[in-house]
Amino acid sequence: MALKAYERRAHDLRRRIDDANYRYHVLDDPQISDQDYDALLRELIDLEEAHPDVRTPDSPTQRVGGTPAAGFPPYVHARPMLSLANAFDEDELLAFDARVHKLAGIDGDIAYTCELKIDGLAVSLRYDVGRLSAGGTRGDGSTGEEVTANLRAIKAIPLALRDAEVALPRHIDVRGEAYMRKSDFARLNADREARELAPFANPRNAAAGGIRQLDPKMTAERALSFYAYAVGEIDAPNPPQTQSALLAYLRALGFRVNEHAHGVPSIRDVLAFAQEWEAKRDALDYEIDGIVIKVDDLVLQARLGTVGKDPRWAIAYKFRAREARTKLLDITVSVGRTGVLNPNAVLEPVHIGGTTVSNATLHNQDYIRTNDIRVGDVVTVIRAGDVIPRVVGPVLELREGDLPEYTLPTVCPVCGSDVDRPEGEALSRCTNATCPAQRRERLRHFCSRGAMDIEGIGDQLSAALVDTETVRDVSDLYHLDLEKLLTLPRMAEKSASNVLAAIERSKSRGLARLLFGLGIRMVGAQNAAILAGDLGSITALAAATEEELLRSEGIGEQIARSVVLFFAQEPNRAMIERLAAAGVDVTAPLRPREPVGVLAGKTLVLTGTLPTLTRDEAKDLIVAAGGKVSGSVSKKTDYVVAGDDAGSKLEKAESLGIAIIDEAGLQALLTAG
DNA sequence: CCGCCTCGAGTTCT
DNA sequence: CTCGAGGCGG
Repeated sequence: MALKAYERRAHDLRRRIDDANYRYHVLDDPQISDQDYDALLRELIDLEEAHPDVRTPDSPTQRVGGTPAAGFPPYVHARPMLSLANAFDEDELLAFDARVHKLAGIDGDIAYTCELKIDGLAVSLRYDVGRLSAGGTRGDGSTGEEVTANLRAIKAIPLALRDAEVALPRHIDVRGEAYMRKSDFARLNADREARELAPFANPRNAAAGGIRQLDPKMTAERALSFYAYAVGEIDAPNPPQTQSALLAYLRALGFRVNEHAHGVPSIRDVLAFAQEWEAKRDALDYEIDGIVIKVDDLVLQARLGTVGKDPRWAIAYKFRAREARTKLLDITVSVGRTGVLNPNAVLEPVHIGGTTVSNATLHNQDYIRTNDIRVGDVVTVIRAGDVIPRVVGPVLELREGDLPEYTLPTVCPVCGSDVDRPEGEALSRCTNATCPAQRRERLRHFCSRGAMDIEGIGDQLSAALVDTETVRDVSDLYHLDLEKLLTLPRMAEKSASNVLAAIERSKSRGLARLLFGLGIRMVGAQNAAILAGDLGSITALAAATEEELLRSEGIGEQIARSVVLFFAQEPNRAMIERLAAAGVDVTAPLRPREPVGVLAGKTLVLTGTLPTLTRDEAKDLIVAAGGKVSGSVSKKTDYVVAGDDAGSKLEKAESLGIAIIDEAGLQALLTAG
C-alpha cells in the first residue's frame, strides 16, 4: 500500500530531527543550524496537527507531550539498582582489588573499567522492542518513582533505539545518570535570580528537582543531560560480555556514554586514573565526586555477587574532602541547654562539594585562639569524611590590616548574667539557670526523641512556650490545654490537639527517659538508665545521698554530686512533685544485678545505617536481650553491627580483629538463645 | 598517677 | 562524628 505524500514527509522529518538530536545531544557534533532544526520541528508539528493519524508515540514532537502527573507512581526495578561501597584512599582501592582476587581465586592482574562518577540522579530506562516505554528514579534501589514523561523531555535520552550497528534488544533496562551541565546550571540560576527565585545550591539538586517536576515542560526547560553506564534486565541476541563492550553497545544503541570511561589492565592503572581525574575534575563541564571502578568481565561480576546492596565487583573512589575559602562575616554566640556558650561562624555562603555552607561551629575560645580565627578573615572551610563543615583557619596572606583577636563575651549574650569558665576547662557557661536560652533548650531536650519523645514540640514551639511564659519548667507541659496553646503563633486546633495527645503519650516513658530529659549535668542517656534501674523511682533518687549513688556502676563523685545538687534545689523538687501529680510515670523496673538474656555481658557497637531497623530499634532489641550498646569500639567490644555507609568504627573494628556482623547477623544472635 | 574506656554534649543541611 | 572530661583499673 502506497504511503500518502504527507506520510512520507512526516516520516522523513522525524528521521532528520532524530538524527539532528542525536548529533547535537549525543555526539556533540551538530550538522545543521538551530534555525534549520526549529524549521523542521515546526513543519512536523504543523503536519501532525493537520493529520493526527501520522503522529507516533516516539515522534520528537511528543517529548513534552505527556500530561502532568499528580505525584509519581512507584517504579519497580526488574533488577535492583545497586549502591556502591566507597573507597577514600589508595589503600582502600588496593584492599578492594585484593578482595576481588581472593574471592575470584585469581593470581594475575584483573582488568577493570574506570568511569567518572557524575554527580546527578541515577535513573533507569525501559525499552521494549526498541522503544522507550517507561523510566524511573533509583529510589531505594528496588523501587523508585515513575517519571517517564519527564525523562522523555531529556533530549539526550533516545525515545527509540538505533539499530544501525547492533541488533535491537527485545527488551533492555538502561541505567545512567541524569545530570545538569555546570554551564546550564549557571544559566538556570542566573535566570532564576532575575526572576527573584531562590537559586539552586548545585547542579545535582537542580537536576533532581527537574526530574521530579510535575510538568514535563519544566523538565525540558532545565536542559538536563544523560550518560548511560549500565544495564539491568536485558533480553538481546549476543549481549556484551564485558563492561567496556557494554559501554560500546550502549553507544551503538544511541546513548551518550561518557567519553572518559576507560578500560585498564590492572589496579595500578586505576590509581593513575583516579589521580588524574581528581586533579582535572574542575575542568569538566559537569560535577564529578569520584570515579567508579568495575570488574570488566561480566561473568566474573556475576560470580562475585553482592553483599547487601553493594556489589563486590565495583567500588566508588571518592575524592578527598573539598575545601573552600570564604569570608568570616561574624561570630555569633548561642547558649546551650547546659548554659555553654557556643561560638558560631557566620560565613559568606560558600559551595563545598554538594552543599552551601553558611554556618559552622567554632567550638570554644581555645579553638578560636589556637587557630587564630578573627572576624573579617578569609578562612578555609573543609568538609571531611563526615558531612559537618569545619573552619580550619585563616588564609593569613589575605588578612587585611589589624583584625582584633576574638574573645568570648564575659556576660551571657541572651540574659546578661555572668559567664563562668572554671580553671582548666574548655567551656564557658552562663551562670543563670533561668536564662531564657537555657530554658528553651532544656524544654527542647526534654521533648526530644531520646528523652520524652513529644512529637510536635521542636525548637520553634519550645521557644514560643518559654518566651510566652506558658511553660516555665517542663512540668507545665502537663498542665497545658487547648485554650493556652491556641494563643501561640502558628497554632490551630489540629496541631494543638496533636501536641496535647503527644504530651499525654509521653507520660508513660518511664524514669530512665524522664531522668535523661531533665538534663541533669553529667547524666546522659546511659547514666540515666543506670540510676533509674538501680533506684527504681524518682523519690528514691531525690532522697539518695552521694554515697548511695556511688554504688552504681560508672557513677563517681562528680556525677553523684551533680545529681544530689539537682535534687537539693527547691524549684526542682517542686517540679518533680508536679510531674508525678500530673500522672507522669516516675518509676522504673529495678535492674537485675546480673543481666539475663542471650546477649548478657556482651558489648555491641552500632555503625552505619541498617537496612530495616533504626538505630534506636536495634539498641532496644540488644538491651532487651541483656546486651550493652556502646558508642565506641575498643578491645572490650564483642560485636560491631555494621550497616550501609559504616564509618571509622568499622575500620577500627577490623584493625582490632573484632567480629563484624550485619543486621541479619544480629537477628541471628538474638534468636540463637 | 597514668592511660584506657566510656559517656555527654553539640554539630550542618536537606 | 568528634572533642572533652569523668570513672576506674593497673
